[in-house]
Amino acid sequence: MTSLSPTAHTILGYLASHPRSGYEIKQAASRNPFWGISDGQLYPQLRSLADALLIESDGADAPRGKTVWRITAAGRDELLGWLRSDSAPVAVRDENLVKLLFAARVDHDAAKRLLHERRRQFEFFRDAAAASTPGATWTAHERASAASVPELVRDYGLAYAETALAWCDRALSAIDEAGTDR
Amino acid sequence: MTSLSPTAHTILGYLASHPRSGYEIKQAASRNPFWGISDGQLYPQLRSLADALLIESDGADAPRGKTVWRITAAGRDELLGWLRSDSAPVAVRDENLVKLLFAARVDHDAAKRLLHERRRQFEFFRDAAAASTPGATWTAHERASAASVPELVRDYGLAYAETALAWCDRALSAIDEAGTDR
DNA sequence: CTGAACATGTAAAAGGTTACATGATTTT
DNA sequence: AAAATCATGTAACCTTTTACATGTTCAG
Repeated sequence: MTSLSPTAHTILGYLASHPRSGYEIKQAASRNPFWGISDGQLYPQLRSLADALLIESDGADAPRGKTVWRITAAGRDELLGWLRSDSAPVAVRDENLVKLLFAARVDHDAAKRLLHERRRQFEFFRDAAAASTPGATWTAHERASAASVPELVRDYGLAYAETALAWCDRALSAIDEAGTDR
Repeated sequence: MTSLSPTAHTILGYLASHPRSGYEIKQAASRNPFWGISDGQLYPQLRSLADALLIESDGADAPRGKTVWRITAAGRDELLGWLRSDSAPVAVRDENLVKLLFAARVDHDAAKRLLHERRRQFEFFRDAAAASTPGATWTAHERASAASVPELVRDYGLAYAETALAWCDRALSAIDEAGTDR
C-alpha cells in the first residue's frame, strides 16, 4: 500500500524522537554518513508523508517561517513495520577504489595519487563520523531508553574510517616497494 | 565534452585489460563489491560507448551470438583522463545501520534482529570480496605490470568486512548487557 | 529432453542530485 | 550594511533498478 522509500522512512525515524523542521532534519541527515538526504528530495518527501497522514505540522508557523513536523500514530506504525522488515544489502559506491583497480596496470603515479586522495577522503569521513553523535540532541529520557546504540553507531563509523586509513598506508608502502624496481 | 558517467568509465576500465563481451563485463562487475552495474544499464552503455567511438566490436559475432568489445585509442585516453581526475567521495547506503539507529529507542528486540541481519550481510560480503580476485583473469604480462594492487583491493574488502563483523559482535554484547536490566 | 547457464536487449518507473530561486533573521 | 545562516521550495536532468522479453548452447 504505502510503499515508501528508505529515505521517507529515514525521515520518519528522525521525527520519531521529537518534532523537527525540514531544515533540522536536513542537518541531522548531513551528520549521518550512512544515509544522505538531498535538498531536492527532503521537502517533496515531507509533503507526501503529510499527504499520507504519517506526519503533521502545527499549522501555526514557527518564528522564521519554518514548519515543524511531528510523527502521527500511523507514522509510528509505518516506522515500526520498516524497522522489522528485511534491509537492502549495504551498497557502496567507491569511485576511488575502482579507479585504483584500473590505474595500477596503466599508470603507477596515478595509483599513488589515488591513494593519497583516498586518505584525505577518509580523514574527512572519520571527522564527520566523530561529530555524528545524535544523542546530543536528545532529551534525557530518550537517552536513557536508547541503551548506547547511537554511540555504537558512531564507533562503527570510526572503526570503518580507521580500517580504511590503515589500509591506505599499507597500500602506499606496497606500491612504493614495487615502484623502486621499475 | 564526452562527460561519461562513472559506470561508463568502469566499463572502459574492464575493457582496458582485454576485450570482453557484455556478459563477461557483467560477471566481472558482479564480483566487484564497490561498483555494481545493473543489467538494464550495461547494454545501453555499451551502445553509447560504441557511438562515441571509445569501444568497438569485431563485427563478426562470436559463438553464442555474443559480441566482443574492445577499447579504442580514444577510449584509453578517456579512461586515463578519468583515472587522473578527482573522485566522488565514497557513498554508503546502509539501510540496516540507519534502522538500528532508530530501533534502539523503540524496540529492543528489533535492534538485536538487525544486528544478526547485519552479521549475515557482512559474512556474505566477506565471501564475495574473497572471491573477487580480478587478477585471476589476467594474462601473465598484465599481472607482472600491475604490482599487487588487485590483491590489495581484495584485502581492503576483507578488512572492511572483518571490521564490520567484529563490530556486530561488540554491539550485540553491549545490547545484551543493557537488555538484562530492563 | 529438460534445466542451467549463456547472452542480449527494452521500457517504464523510481529514486536521487544539481542548480536555481526566494526571502527572513542574526551576526559582524 | 554586508555576510552568514536559517528556511523552504521547484524543475530539469541523470542514473539506476526492475521487470519483461527473447533466444542459444551445453550438461545431465
